[in-house]
Amino acid sequence: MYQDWREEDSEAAMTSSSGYPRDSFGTDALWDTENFGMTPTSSSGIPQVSIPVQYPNNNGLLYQSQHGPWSAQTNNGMMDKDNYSNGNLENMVEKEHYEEMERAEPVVYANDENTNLLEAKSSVPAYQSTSGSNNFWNSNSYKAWNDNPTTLKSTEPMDNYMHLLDTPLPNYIDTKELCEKLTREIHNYNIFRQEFAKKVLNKGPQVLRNILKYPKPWNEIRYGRLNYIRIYNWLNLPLEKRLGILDTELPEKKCETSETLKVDPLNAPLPEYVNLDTNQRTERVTQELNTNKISWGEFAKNQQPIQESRDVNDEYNDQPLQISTNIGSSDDLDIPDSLLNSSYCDDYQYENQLLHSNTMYNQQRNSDTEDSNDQYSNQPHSSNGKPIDPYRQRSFQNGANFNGNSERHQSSHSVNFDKMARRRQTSPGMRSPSLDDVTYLDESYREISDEESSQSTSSSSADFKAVEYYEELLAAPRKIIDEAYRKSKAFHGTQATSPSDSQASSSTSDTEAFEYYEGLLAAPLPYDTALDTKILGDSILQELETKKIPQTIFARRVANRAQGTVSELLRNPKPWDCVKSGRGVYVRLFNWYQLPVEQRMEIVDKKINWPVPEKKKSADKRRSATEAPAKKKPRTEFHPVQKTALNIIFKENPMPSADVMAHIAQTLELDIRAVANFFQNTRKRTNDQMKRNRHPQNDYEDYQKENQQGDYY
DNA sequence: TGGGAGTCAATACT
DNA sequence: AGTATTGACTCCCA
Repeated sequence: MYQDWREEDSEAAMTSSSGYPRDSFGTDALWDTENFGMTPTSSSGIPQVSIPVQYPNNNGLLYQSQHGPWSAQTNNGMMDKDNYSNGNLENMVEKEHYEEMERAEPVVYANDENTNLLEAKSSVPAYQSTSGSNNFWNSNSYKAWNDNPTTLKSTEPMDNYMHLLDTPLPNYIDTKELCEKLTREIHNYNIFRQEFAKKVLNKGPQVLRNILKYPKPWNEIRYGRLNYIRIYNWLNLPLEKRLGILDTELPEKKCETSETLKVDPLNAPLPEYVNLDTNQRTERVTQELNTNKISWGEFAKNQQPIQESRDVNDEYNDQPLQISTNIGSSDDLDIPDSLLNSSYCDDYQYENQLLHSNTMYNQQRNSDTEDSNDQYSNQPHSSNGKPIDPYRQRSFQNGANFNGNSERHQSSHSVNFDKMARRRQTSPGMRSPSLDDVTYLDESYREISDEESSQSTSSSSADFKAVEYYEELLAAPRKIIDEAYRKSKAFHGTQATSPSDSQASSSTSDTEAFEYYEGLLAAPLPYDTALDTKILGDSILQELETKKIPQTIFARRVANRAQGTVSELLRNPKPWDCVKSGRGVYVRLFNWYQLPVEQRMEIVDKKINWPVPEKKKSADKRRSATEAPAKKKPRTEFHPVQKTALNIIFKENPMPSADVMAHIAQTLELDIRAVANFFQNTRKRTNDQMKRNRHPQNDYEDYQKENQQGDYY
């Protein structure tokens, strides 16, 4: 039965037999072509589907905003608006699309001659997928597709820049700027706010939310500056430190009660990661207070951690004497540019982007289901204390073929599989431990470590060290950060060796090799890099097919996802910029794909029994070990009649109220949960489909399909 | 508290 | 036996 329930898309919609628009443009034929080559043939005049170009460094896949494909585009004159709108694609969709793009703010293109970010206005759609063979590489798709692209800007180069400065904490912080920047970072890196609030501010999520939403003018803050200082310090840390902080796993509490523990503010426990037992810390605090002219009283108040709680009152605890700024009125204030204004280092920033910027984005740190393996490495540092480009740090141990003409420096060791501190699901009702808890924490942490396992390279004390160290960074005034940073080299230096550093993968034990590969797969992407998920998916699909790699194995080992998930992911990838916390999988896929074949194959070798990558779930499972496992409702099988009815209803009203759903359920004799699930799933899948369809690439596919079916195969 | 995002995983399909 | 589909779930955020 065919139910065309989505007229909007129907001009090209092809609904599957089940009535769902699996692929509205029916592009599979095109994309799955066998000749959907691995080799870029750019010279032929025939428009063709581009294939990842085999660049020396990465197997040709998908690093945008650097060099390459875009230049071809630009040089060929294919990137300008006229060509775009008057060229091959002249249908309304395109135009509409283009206009959309135009409305969008600056898009940064890889080889835009214009080195000024701000001026790099969109003169082309983000996905240059119209014609020519080397297209499909995204420029900065993220920016282009984001609703508010202007706000998205690389900040890491600046951070490094800042880091090089021996700048004391300014006497003034433009809190608004600061918060805007943080908001961007949170967005860019998919940072889980609650985690940030907890680990950086040691506050609840509402506090952070309020700070970000209603930043108080610095001069009007009497109590609560510390929050801003911590944010400031965090933002100015080198990226790996920033991520390290967020990645640091706070000891799991034993008290699991969901009821919030009331903590006497006067006896507020310290954050887990604070160890006041060090003189050092006291010194730093003193320095900080002096530097910032913060009285001990103020400091003391602000140092009182707020218990984890969603209680909105938190913010008031936090800043008891806030001067009544009208909420949101900070706009009116004449706030001078602060040091944090990123514009002052645009050049530097841009340059760095071109050089493969230093930053990596934060992939998938939130989705708790899976990615305990998507780790961030603690990058070793060069001897001058300057952070080494994490990207450059990525090693391709066996990838001799990558080293030869690589522009990147590739260190002999690289991804440091820092087993430390994998974030665990924090439990509700968490509280901060007091000093008295230290022992207990230590124990519980050890427990965790043990369970966590086998290859753990760090001891609990190392974790505490890290935690303490990070705390110092966060609470420290700028001018001592460098010192701490330098000091940290020792700390991280000791952990910076990867198991298979010296030898290639094969001679190590399986576990070591596994860790090694896991590190490679989980390695983050350089900052500001967008993946063309469609190409990636197609390339991998083809790879699996030609190499006869079962999807199931691939899914488990490479993607660390279930087979069905990966199938869907590969077959119907979401445009990179539409992916929220799910980028990690794509990055894993990409990381795998760019490995040398031998390594690629080894990872999916059926004969090798790799340990199954750890699942974050374990934390949950452990926690709820005693509780009865929630049983899953058995799949409902909708009768075709029910399904049709639901689809029709959905078309009319995709978001029925609970009442309506109840009515529907009753009428169709379905479980209300099933009805709710249906709407939820259908909404989601419809939206996903629309996102994919919005992808200019699809327009191109469409175009190709219409105009030259099979011509170029 | 409801909705979106990301998944799992049962099971339909090839 | 491997892959695609899709109902159910979990986690987050607003």
